[in-house]
Amino acid sequence: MTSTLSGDDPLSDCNESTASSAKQVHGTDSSLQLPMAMQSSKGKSFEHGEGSDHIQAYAMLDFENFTFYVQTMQILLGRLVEGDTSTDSLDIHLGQQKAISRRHAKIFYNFGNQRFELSVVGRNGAFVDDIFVENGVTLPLKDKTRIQIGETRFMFILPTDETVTDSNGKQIKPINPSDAVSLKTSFSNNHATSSGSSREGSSTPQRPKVIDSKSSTVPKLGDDFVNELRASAEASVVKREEAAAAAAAARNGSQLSMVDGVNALSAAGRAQQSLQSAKDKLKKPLKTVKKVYKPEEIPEEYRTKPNFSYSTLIAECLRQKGTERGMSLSEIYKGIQELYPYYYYCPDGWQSSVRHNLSLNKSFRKVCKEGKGWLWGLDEEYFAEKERLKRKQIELANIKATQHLQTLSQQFQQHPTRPESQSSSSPAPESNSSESSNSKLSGDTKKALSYLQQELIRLTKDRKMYDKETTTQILTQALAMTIAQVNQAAKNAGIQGFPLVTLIDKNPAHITKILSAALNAATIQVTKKKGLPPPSSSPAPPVSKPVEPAPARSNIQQFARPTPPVPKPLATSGSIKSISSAQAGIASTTPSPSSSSPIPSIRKPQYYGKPSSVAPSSSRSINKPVQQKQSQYDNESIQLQFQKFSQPTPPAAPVAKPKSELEDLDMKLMLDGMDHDKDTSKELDLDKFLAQHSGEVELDSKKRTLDSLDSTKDQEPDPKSSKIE
DNA sequence: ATTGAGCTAAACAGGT
DNA sequence: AACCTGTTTAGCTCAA
Repeated sequence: MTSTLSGDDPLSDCNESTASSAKQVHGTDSSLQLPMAMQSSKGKSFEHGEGSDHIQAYAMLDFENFTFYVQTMQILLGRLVEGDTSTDSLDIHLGQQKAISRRHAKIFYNFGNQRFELSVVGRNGAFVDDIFVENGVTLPLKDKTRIQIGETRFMFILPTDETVTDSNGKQIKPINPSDAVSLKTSFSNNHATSSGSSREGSSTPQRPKVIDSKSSTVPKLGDDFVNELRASAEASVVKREEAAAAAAAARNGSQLSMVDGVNALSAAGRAQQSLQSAKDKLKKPLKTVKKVYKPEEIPEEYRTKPNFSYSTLIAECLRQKGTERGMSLSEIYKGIQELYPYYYYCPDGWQSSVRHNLSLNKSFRKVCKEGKGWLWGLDEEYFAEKERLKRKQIELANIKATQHLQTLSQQFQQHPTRPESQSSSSPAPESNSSESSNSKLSGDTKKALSYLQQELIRLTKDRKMYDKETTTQILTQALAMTIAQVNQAAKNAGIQGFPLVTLIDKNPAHITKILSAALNAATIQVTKKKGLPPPSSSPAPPVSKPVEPAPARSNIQQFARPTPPVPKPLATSGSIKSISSAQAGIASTTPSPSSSSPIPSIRKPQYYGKPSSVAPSSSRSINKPVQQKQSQYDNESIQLQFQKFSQPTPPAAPVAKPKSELEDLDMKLMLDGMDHDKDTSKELDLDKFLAQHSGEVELDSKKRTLDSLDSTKDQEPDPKSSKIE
């Protein structure tokens, strides 16, 4: 353990080894002398680039008489037994002592923990820093960890400097295992130089580090490879290593025979194949490889893709970060990442969309040329016009939805007791009795329903937008629930007539509360049913202040204005490293798919086009709200809802029936929804109100409605709120 | 079924 | 040569 990387060693000419083949290292054995093959093969396969004079290594094992450069993600240590093919894959032959198992220990890089680990598999265990470790134990390796297996002692060393000079004066390049891709690539790349892959070398492997997309540029092997590597580092790396080494071996032709015989790289055919495969891979264009974040590495609030179109993102960026002179493309990238940290953590690809958008969208104009690119600016007028049109479209859709709802409601009101067996799709049958009663009802009912619908639209206005179908469902259900609730309460109180009309007349504020609660419940129900993300933790605006923006909006706004972004994201290409280590882990295993999973997982951080990718493979429109086609909430079901909720209740129905006794799940849910709104549940004493029948109108609900409509009608002045699409 | 918007990916050219 | 930037095209999904 006396020799160090730069120490003098009489065997300096042959004191280098790599993971390419098993090396005998035991200092006390007669096998101490390193085989010629090893000397000859020294660095052959691992000097990258013609004329390169240094070796790349992740870490080093400092044996007493030589240094072993760890250049693969996994090395196997044990006792080499002649004729035992299971020991062929040994990287380091620790000696002939029987105390050493044929496969005794494994040193590997754990991508999950971002550290090297030692796994003891030998029966007799090992000593790590003089502490006995029994077999089956895996433990982390730190810099200068002392390991003893049998009589063989060595030290695990992590490189600390950009380059280390060994005893030969050779430069040894430390490599971060997270850059394994680059290393693997260089193995199989005839033309690759070490500079590309070791640019990141200043970080030690155990220091969690974010790979700067700029500085970590490496030749691309394809996402599948990256992911494979990260998903199962050991297995795949070993495989690739083999292929790469085989390629190198094949390349070296005559030198093949010089490779240590214990190495498993002998099959010429396999080597040829690997070479071909390596060559094939080289044909792919070079591409930046960015660190892949696992969901748990991403702050929760940045896991979901902001619900803005790219044009909105860019426009917002230009507004907030832009100057008179405009913004360069890279500044726009950076700005978006700062404003919407999701884009700091998500895989690359969005930049392409940004460029595409800048080019195509007429809202963005080139201000002036700078360097090789343009400075981009925002044509506010054009953009505002586009936004206005979009909003109009959405409003139109909502209006249509409510009109649809109105139609259904009217249908129901005309035929409230239609048997279930009758299909709603068929024309509404003529009512066979009490036509006068129906027509009498319809006047008041129409007004009541119309009022309810208006209120619903008002309450919905500030909420998260869903597609037309979902909105219709929510509104329908909320309406049904409201009617049911009022009817139920009225029945419980023994009130005759049409309580809805009475209530609206006497206390519209209460109606608003009920509607709001019902809207909460319905939203939860429908979104849950459809597998859509819930609007937010508290979907409804406070009923007492109906004009306030809905929480859903503030939820969205967190993306518009992270205050401040928790990790100061990407100030410069190099500043990524400023991310706390807790957040800057390296992606190793395949993150769980999240595109279809509920919030707060990453919605759809895609790995473009590669099915085996780390990220969920789901499709497109990731900037849109999650909207899915689900079962139709058709006329029939709507009418059934109305029927269900409006069925005359038995006269003897218990007054103030406890919620828990309610059998109707929907109603339960609605009441639960009410409970979500503490104000509502506290203040809502409908039964009492109806029983007293004399509640005074405290608030002019209609006036409030108008006020709120005025104040929310066109919120153009506030760019943030106008963003919600 | 059609259409348009938006997203994603890729090819390509030109510049640094 | 490698990378960045900008343009264009194509294919896809989704909603209207």
